[in-house]
Amino acid sequence: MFTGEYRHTVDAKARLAVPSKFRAQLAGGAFVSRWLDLCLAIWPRDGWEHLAGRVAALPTIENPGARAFSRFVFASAVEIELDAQGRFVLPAYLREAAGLEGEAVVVGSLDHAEIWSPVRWEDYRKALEAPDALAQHLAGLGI
Amino acid sequence: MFTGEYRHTVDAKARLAVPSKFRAQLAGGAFVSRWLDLCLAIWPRDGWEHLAGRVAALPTIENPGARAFSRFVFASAVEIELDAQGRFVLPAYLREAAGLEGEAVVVGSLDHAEIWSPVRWEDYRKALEAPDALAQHLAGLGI
DNA sequence: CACGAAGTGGGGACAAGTGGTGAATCTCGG
DNA sequence: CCGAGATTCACCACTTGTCCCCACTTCGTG
Repeated sequence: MFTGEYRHTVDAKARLAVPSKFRAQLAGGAFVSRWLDLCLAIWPRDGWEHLAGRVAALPTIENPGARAFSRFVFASAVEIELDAQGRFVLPAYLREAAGLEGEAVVVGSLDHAEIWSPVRWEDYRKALEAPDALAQHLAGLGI
Repeated sequence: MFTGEYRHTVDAKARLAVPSKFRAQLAGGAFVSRWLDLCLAIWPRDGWEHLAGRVAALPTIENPGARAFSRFVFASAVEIELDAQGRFVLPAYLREAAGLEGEAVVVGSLDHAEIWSPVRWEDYRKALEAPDALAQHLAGLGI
């Protein structure tokens, strides 16, 4: 399970350290892709394959939205390998997609981790803290 | 069952002592996350897994609100381990989220415990003590 | 009054995170 | 086809923060 929030640096070589608490779960191979709301996602191998299966089942021929989502995720994805210090290299186009520069926030989200630019994460979080925003999101979710 | 109200210090190393009456219930592992109304929640393992299961079932890809709630919960959550003195470390982002500094109020809330900043707890309590506030909240709950 | 438990404070060992250097590989020009 | 440059990768070194343990004070209890 991926949980928690970590602030790490993206160094001059575009390397990003994976939080140590996530490393064991990514030992069997990991994938990084663009993800919803202008962030990046890190998937362990099994979670990635599960996602791929779900997307494969979409009606990509009939449905433009399904086609777009499939391209959005898979055209950007890379398999990553961690170095001895637990870091990996972020390709330039992924850095650009997420607006990463100098620093990044890595957050857990149950079955995957996400990489956010600090300012975007801050904005997203603040929007949630508006008094009723969360309650409104909850309405109808059955929680 | 978690009940009672306790006032503990958050020391210079950001450690907070769990009230001794709660420790037995958290012995099998515990999780802390942000929670509604700008406080933090402490969950025993089974309660946390129940919550996580319900959130995991949400349609996070299709529904932005579900995504937001999932991030709200999981991005903030940490599994904690108590030291020999019954304390755990509060990550900086959780302290900030709940406005904790120096002191904290730990209150029981049936299936979980909550951590409040003293001033926020005081305000919240006072608001409830206003003559009709509680009655209004109760209306429609079927109690 | 004595004892024990709960809460608080501090110090030392270790790992996580970060920056940097050197070797290997690839690319491009001669 | 060969060599020089650039780029990438693997390894090494340092700093900082975290974890674990020990000691003290206070409060409740026998």
